[in-house]
Amino acid sequence: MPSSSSVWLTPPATASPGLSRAALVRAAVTRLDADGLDRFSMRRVAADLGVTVGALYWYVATKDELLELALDDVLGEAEHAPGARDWRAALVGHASALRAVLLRHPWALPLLSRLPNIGPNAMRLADAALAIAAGFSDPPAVVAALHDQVVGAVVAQAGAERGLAAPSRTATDPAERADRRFAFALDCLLDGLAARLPD
Amino acid sequence: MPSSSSVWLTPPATASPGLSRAALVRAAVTRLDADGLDRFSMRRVAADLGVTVGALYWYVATKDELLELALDDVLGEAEHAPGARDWRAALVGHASALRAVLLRHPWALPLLSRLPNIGPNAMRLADAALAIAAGFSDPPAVVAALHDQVVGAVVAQAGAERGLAAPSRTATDPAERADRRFAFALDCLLDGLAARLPD
DNA sequence: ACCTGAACACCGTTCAAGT
DNA sequence: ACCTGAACACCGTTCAAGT
Repeated sequence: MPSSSSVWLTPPATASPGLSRAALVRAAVTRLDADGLDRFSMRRVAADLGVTVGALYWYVATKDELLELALDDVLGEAEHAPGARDWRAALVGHASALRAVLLRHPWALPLLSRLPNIGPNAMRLADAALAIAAGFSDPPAVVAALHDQVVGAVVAQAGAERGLAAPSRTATDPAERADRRFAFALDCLLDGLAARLPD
Repeated sequence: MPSSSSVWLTPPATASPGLSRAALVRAAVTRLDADGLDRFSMRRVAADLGVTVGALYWYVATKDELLELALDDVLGEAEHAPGARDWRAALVGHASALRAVLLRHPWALPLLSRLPNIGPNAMRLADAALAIAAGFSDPPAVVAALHDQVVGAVVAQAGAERGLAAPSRTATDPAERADRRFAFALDCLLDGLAARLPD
């Protein structure tokens, strides 16, 4: 407890009326952002909430379920593209938003290949992308191609950051190089897609 | 012990002269293939080798180090493209070989974003791809774009297999659909790359 | 309805001690 | 040089019991 003058000036240490599923997910995301996936534990997030481990299992059946909720939660941060521009600019905006979220929450990346990822925010993102790609003959395939490019690029960037930059003889910032490469790959892919537009 | 008639008819329970780093890595890959990354533990692989957990730490400093070795080990399964064909066919062959390895060892996927992946086999694969892309103005960017497409596609396929197939109203086999989508995305990307070839 | 306390069956890692 | 045995500090999950 810090040395404040009044109780009313400091919020209670734990969420007032008790716990809630939303508060649990929020606390999990905070811990994951701070410590990463490897150090994340039910006991730690319980301690953050001023509560016993067992209490968490009232709101969540398993650790994986909590991780699934956390994953979908951060996916909600990707704002939908305004949609007023042409399909190509809209797809770039969509891909960039998703990439930004995954770069901001690196722990979400390994979860994508281990957990379902069919939460409401994931669904809304997919639907928004499908609407943009509606002009193509196979919109899901277009969205998948775009999505895969984003995920692959972020995986590579996250992995490269561990490898002590490998043999990087170039003096450029790794993040900047990753940005350039992502833009390049996206441009190539979109060119190929554009050539397949009907009409 | 099964009821065999003679010692000479059954190989010794543990690798004859003791352990070795290569044998440890081989046992780890076998366990990972059988149980997946979540259930993999040092104690389990030690039991498989007929040895105490502590013994493993003579050959490996940490669990992550063993996983790194296992990752590079399976990357060695991707045979190099023969190289006689044109660059486009060679790149497709390279991407397909990498995809096959990752589909065969799904546990390797989450490791790509959490571990360095700068082992000898990873290096050889990268060099082979760079040689194929030598005609482009920025070969590393071309290889990265291709690599990202592969990784992203496999992540999506692995994740989709957990999601109980999601709302798949199509009657097609998921694996077959994944193959088609991968071929489509790869084709689009390669078209875009071809348009950027110098000369 | 919600939370505690304590237990169960595991973990990764270390390290004296043996051979 | 290589391995055992035992310990340490953790895990996820369950569940009686309390309120």
